[in-house]
Amino acid sequence: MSKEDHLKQAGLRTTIPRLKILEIFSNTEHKHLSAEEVYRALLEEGDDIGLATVYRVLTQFETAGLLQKNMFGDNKAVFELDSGVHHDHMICTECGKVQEFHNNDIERLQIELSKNAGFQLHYHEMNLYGCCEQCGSKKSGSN
Amino acid sequence: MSKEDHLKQAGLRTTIPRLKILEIFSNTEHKHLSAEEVYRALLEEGDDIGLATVYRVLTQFETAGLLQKNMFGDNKAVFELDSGVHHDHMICTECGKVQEFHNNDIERLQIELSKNAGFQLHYHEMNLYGCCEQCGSKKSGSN
DNA sequence: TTTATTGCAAAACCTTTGCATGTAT
DNA sequence: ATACATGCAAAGGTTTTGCAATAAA
Repeated sequence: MSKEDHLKQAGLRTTIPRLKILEIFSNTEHKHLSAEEVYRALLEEGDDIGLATVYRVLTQFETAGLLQKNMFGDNKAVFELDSGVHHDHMICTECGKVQEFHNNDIERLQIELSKNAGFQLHYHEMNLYGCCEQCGSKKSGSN
Repeated sequence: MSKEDHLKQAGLRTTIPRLKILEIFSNTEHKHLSAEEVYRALLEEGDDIGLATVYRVLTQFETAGLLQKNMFGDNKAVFELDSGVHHDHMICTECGKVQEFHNNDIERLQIELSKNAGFQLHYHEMNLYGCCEQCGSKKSGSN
């Protein structure tokens, strides 16, 4: 589906800011971007789009299911393209890198635990914080 | 250990605000409190303690290991007494109730997955969002 | 032409900080 | 007496909102 179709389907008009923002998420090597980062990426491309618009578009995209919002404890939201496939995150506290992972056994246990607690599970977030492979080897190398 | 001893051990002087805040966490039925909620609880008891002090004390207590800080996606931190025993949370998105849980199989899988990814796991947060037993039965009852 | 979208500035919200005053040791 | 804590008000960072101007349908 084209970016335009994505927007139409979400009931959103095709506008420059929306197309550009969608493009940024499609092209960036960092899949997880904060509003500020999206804003700066737009500026770097010479696009004159207000920060308020970025926030509005990100929220609309999240509502439309185009983006997924995550809080990684740094008090600011980061967004990523919503692939439709659920996954969780490993966040490197040294370099900020985010890796995705998925594990069926954990998911199954979460459902089971919820059921046992009389809890209707709608969704979850699981964030593992630590040191990624690159940062880990850097540190042990320098010791 | 007495509350005073807790403070002394943390290198913190024994002051009214600190004792009162510790007391609130010990006595409340809601274990998970935001700064604002602590502040209001103090006001209700007639204690005239500034919000800035509440924030400072909460941060100091967290650093000292007396309190544990959690972000439940609502963009504001909630604190609970740090029992020293790790647990995760189920959060009711209807009434806000927070239940704690712990599962060794999940913890083990998290460690295993991290190892396989070359990731040095330091800590994690796992939050299950949904509908607690009470709210769930209320809803099905009214349909 | 009608309705949605944008930009800007202002405000909202949670949290932190500077500084003078007050308090524990 | 000294070093630490507090209160207040101001400022910080992220996010939202009011409103007039603009652009998509």
